[in-house]
Formats: sequence, C-alpha cells, structure tokens
Amino acid sequence: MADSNKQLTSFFIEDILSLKEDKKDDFCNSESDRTDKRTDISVCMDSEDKTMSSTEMTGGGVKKKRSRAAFTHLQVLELEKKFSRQRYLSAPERAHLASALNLTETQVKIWFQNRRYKTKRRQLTTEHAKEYFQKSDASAVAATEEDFFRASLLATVYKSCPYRPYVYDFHGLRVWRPAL
DNA sequence: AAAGTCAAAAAGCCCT
DNA sequence: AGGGCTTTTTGACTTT
Repeated sequence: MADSNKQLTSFFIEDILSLKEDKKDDFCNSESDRTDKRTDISVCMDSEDKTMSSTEMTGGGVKKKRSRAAFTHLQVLELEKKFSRQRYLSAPERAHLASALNLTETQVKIWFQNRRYKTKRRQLTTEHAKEYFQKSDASAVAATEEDFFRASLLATVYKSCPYRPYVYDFHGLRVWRPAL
C-alpha cells in the first residue's frame, strides 16, 4: 500500500491548473495508457447511470444493486477546473456543465457538494494540527515536519471517530481528559 | 485469486 | 431545492 510505485489514479488540483489547454489531449492519452478504462467521457457512463437511481427497482421488483460511477479523468479534470474558479454553481451552469461532461445534473451537484466538503475537511485537519502544536509546550517550537504530519493524521483519526478516547494527563492537570 | 485497503460517488438526514 | 455533514457502498488498486 505504501508503495512509491503505486499507480495513482487521482491528481492534485495544481496538476490540473498547470496543464496547458493544448496538452489536455496528451494528458488524457497518457492516462489511458495507465488505466485504459477512464479515458473517454462516455466510457463509464451507461444509460442506467443516467436514468435510474441506485435505490430504484427493476422491472421485476428486485432491488437493483447500487452502482458507483467512476468518472473519467477528463470529467474530473473539467469538474476540478470549474471548481477552482467557483465553488458553487447556479442551476443553468450546472445543467450546462452536466451536458458538456455527459453527466447528470445530480452527479454534478453531488460532486460539488463532496468536493466542497473535502476541501473543508482538509482545511480543518490542517488547522487542527497547527493549533495543536501552537498550544503545546516550548518543545513544539522545534516540531519537525514529521511531527506535523503525525499530528495531521491524528487529527484526522480523531475527527472521524465519534467516541474520542480519554487519556490521562500526566504532565498537566493529572486528570482524565479527551485526547486532543 | 482472495482478502484487505482506500478514495470517492451516492444516499440519508437535517437545516435554511 | 439545495446546502452541510455523516454514513454507506462500491470500484480500483495492492498485498498476500
């Protein structure tokens, strides 16, 4: 898992923004070499994805298995580009983008919702970690980058854990208190 | 090939 | 209707 040779299928916003318009096709083609499934905008969107919600019944009354669309790189690329310019879309803008990318309006709407929340989560995690080190004693001044990384991970774990573990504070109040 | 892991799409809930 | 936020589920990928 923690392998540097891992074939990444995601990318940073910086990668996208730094792309020249005329290189777009090259980018997509090189992606197709790596994952041959997500290149063309229409590849992974079958008609069901566009017309049937995951909880809808099929004709026989059998609950159809929910499917999760894997957006193509080009679709994500365009969505990210749009998101980098504006975090919210009006209904006409959404409709336009959806048809341009061959997605449903709902997919675009949900994508933007997820994307906004993802950004916020990252931001909160970073702030959490910074705050943690600022509040710590003087030794934190010399905190290394690795320490900061660890704190970020810790903050992420604690944030995703509804039941925060209590730890015994040996150094300060000598009481049980929530970690972080 | 099966099991494990991770990121993300979508559902669900509540709020405005 | 659409937003924030949380949870569930899935597809892709890695490890064994």
